[in-house]
Amino acid sequence: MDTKNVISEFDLEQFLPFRLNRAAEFIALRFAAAYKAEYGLTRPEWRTLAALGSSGRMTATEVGVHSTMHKTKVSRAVFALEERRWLKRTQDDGDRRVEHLELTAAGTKAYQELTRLARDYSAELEGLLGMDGLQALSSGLTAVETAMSKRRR
Amino acid sequence: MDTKNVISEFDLEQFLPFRLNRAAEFIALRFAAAYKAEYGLTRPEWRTLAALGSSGRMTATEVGVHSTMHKTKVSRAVFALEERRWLKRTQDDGDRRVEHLELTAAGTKAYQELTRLARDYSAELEGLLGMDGLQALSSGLTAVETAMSKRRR
DNA sequence: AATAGACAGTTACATTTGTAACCATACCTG
DNA sequence: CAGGTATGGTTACAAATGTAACTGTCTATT
Repeated sequence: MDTKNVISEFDLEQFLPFRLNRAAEFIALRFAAAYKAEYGLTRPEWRTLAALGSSGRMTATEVGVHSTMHKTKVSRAVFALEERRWLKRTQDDGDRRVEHLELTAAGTKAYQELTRLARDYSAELEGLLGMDGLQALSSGLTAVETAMSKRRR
Repeated sequence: MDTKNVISEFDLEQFLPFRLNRAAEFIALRFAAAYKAEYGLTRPEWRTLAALGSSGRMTATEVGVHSTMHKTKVSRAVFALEERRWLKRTQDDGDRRVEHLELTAAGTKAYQELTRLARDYSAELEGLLGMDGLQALSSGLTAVETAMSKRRR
């Protein structure tokens, strides 16, 4: 009997934060590889694009809230997308601190192609995890999301 | 009816990679805050400590496999832990490329305190997610892990 | 035993990220 | 309307990370 390790009975392999992290890396990385390779986008850029694509016109702060990114990340992503001409800013009339962000035609096109990729990947995931696994994961994540919205960071 | 956004029907909010990532960040960050604040550990360091603490003597490569970290991360973490005198290396007799890593008494002590924190946090998570949520999440993660072991990265 | 490849671990460099300080503007309160 | 404080967004700097090249050692093949 292994007396040495019996004492602590802790297994990283079963520790939820670790498992969650590892899974997220695996799942996200496979998708990231696609938009990185084909479009040279970073994750913050993709998220910003997705946020604007699905919700239309938003401010940088709103993008940050919607996609849970720090404002510096958003700021940098906006610059990058602007440089690509996928996004344009317009000043708010009332409040001159605020700028509204919107996808250009090119940006919208890219967004649509990328959402197609995203949907393909979702389908692939269903195959990979099985309907049950997917279902379980999704409701587990819902539980986390509920907890998150209570304990606001 | 909103004609503008009906076209694409994609919602970041429902996209699994996004949800997983966000959940992982939330869950992991809360724990990371503890070991970072109290011990000044980085995540690679904590993982290395955990790997060595639970499995005893290992090589750097083994630590990497066990905790899914790139060897450079492991290398740097090992340096940091060594500097703290929480870990010592010994050369392998047969193969001089290999070094065996082991926690010192101080390292073991730290490991035990940290696993106590980890267990506390696990308990807290159960409260936060509820038994059902935790169960669902865990089995969803198992599905991901199974998929990972098939599609080796 | 000589050469080529594989492997353990480190290092160097570029990129990404987090933190905090920073502008500019807006709001609120006396 | 003067002061302080909050807010939107950017920037500067430090720390963390990924990639690739590198060193040293081992193994296999000839």
